[in-house]
Amino acid sequence: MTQINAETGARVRRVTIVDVAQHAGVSTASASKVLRNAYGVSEAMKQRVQASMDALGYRPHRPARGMRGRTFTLGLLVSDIENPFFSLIADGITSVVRSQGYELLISPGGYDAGSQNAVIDALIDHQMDALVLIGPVVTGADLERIAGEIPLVVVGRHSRSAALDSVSGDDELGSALVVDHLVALGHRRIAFVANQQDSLEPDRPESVRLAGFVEAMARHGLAESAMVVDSRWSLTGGHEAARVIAETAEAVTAVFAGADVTAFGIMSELWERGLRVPDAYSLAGYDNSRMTSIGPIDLTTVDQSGFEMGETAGRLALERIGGRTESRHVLLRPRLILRSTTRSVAAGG
Amino acid sequence: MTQINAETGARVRRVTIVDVAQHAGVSTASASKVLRNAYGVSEAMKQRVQASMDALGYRPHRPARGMRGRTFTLGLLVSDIENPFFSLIADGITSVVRSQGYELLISPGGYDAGSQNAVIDALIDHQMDALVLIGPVVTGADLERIAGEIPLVVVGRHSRSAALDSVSGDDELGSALVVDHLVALGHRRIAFVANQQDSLEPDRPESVRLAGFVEAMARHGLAESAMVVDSRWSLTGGHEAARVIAETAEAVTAVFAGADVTAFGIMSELWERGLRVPDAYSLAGYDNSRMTSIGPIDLTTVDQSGFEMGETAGRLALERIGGRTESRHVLLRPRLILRSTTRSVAAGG
DNA sequence: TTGAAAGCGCTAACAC
DNA sequence: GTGTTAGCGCTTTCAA
Repeated sequence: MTQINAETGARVRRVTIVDVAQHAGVSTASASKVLRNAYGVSEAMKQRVQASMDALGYRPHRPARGMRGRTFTLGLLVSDIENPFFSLIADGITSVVRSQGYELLISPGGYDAGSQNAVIDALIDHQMDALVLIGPVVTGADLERIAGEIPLVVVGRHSRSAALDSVSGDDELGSALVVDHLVALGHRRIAFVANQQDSLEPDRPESVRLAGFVEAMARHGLAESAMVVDSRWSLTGGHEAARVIAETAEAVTAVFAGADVTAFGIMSELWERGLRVPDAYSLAGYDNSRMTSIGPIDLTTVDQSGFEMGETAGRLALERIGGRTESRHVLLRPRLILRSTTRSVAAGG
Repeated sequence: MTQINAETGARVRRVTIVDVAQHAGVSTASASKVLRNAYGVSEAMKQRVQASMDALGYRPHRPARGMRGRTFTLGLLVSDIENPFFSLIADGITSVVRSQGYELLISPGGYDAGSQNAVIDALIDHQMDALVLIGPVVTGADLERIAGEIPLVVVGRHSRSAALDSVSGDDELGSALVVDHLVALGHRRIAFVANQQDSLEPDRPESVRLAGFVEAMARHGLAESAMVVDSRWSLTGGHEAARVIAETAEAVTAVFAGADVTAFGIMSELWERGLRVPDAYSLAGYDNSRMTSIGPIDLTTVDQSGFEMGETAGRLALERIGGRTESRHVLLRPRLILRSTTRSVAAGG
């Protein structure tokens, strides 16, 4: 693509490192060393080259850098860019890597393993220096393969792989916080809305939250009155779950939705039936996404501190790029956010 | 970065076009022609090379392609990845460009011109084949400069520049749809929540929606009873606007929030004051974002068909890459979505 | 400490 | 129709 200047009709040629070197009267090798802050350049040389770079408005060409060294770019896989939680993570990553000259490029990979794998490959083909994957649905074997090709940090999977790093919330604890809260309010018959998966990777948050729910209920001696509704963590999944729950013979008094978006679907379905939360039953979500706090919603939920997760993921990625090969697996502590959708069973919900 | 295979300890070397050529027993030039689907290759050659590519699992190295030709990658600037409207646009773009072998990389540029310009430069440095900018806040002069460096499509600014393409909703019409609807319901004193900007670029949707509101009110002979509240299009901006409106001597009966997120903030502020929509006043948003449809919200709003905008933007970008130099400026028709937050003034809201 | 030169993976002239 | 080769902008040995 040779771009033409709209006004003058002249071609706009990029300023290259050769231009900088000529302007400064040094070799390109020296200019490169200054650019990379490499070892073995005199202070005087550094000053001169830096001055030329500024004067010419030099900006290194990333693909060219990537052909030999680094692109100074991290790739981020998300399923869908509209998830506010992902946005927090992205901001967290950016906040720690930007100061090191790194930037972040994001690619939406959809919700199935096939398309996610394709997008991951594309990110690798772009010569990213490292990859951060948020809640990937690909298999553990896929992750191992990817980690063999590029430094890899996975967010939201409770991995124990030796080949990659992971950072996630303690979803088991998160579920326990919700159950403990509901039980303290007097609830006994509690439903959990599970996210049905095609491939059941045990380290996915869906699996861990479900396990945490089951275990917490058992701990309270409530294994018998625990109900698991298989659905999807989506708006429509929430609607469906609410319909299933409505048809249950023994009515539950509280529902733990597993994810905020599912809770929104449930609220919406109840609303259409003329029912209200927490009058119909108490309701809790998971994620503390932005809309949970607005008045008409005001949903009890679990906060995962996405920004901090992002910071951690960014730091881990930089360490990997820097040469670390032993794996790190970080678990962050979730917090229960109490709002008005959960209340004492005595109050009738 | 030389990656080490975790299991074997062997280096994983990429399959290059040289490997493909050797495997197929042809020159790299021929392999390249097959890859690019270029003119002047026999069917037999094509078959052989393609077979070798499949056999070796060849994936072209994008930076290397970009050094001579195209990277087959589009860059997308968004302010923040969590806006569901942006997600729709991204999906629309992807749907039209993927079939041409293109993919999309997204970068969040924040809300001020400085950081957006920096991110745009970074995207250019990555040798993207074209750029799509969603609602950029940079100046018109900046856009001209960028268009001189790379094929450019701007979404959401009513540009008339000869150097770039644009696609946006007809925001003037959108505002008119809302005002007509409210007036038909009997409302006279109507407030518009404006998004205060640092730099007042007249082609920004904020400006056009405001102008559309003012004009539509005048058309109905209601210039005197139109109220404009200066705030921000954000959750907190909505809260502030609601407080300002509450303190107004002559009470309005309807509020047009300018953006859904602002309407959410208003609903939330009212909720905290024990007031409900549309009892306090009728309320309309703009964007038809996902949460508008859920029961407890059910907000009257304006749909901008983001997916179609994305498709259009993708098509325009591909045409630019293909060589078109005359500019195209596309305006899409918005639709009013009637829900329960607006009702007849006679009904008391 | 500095510079010359090779080469990363690919494309595009140009020759055959 | 096919192959040879120079070169994109940068980094990295290796000499000087």
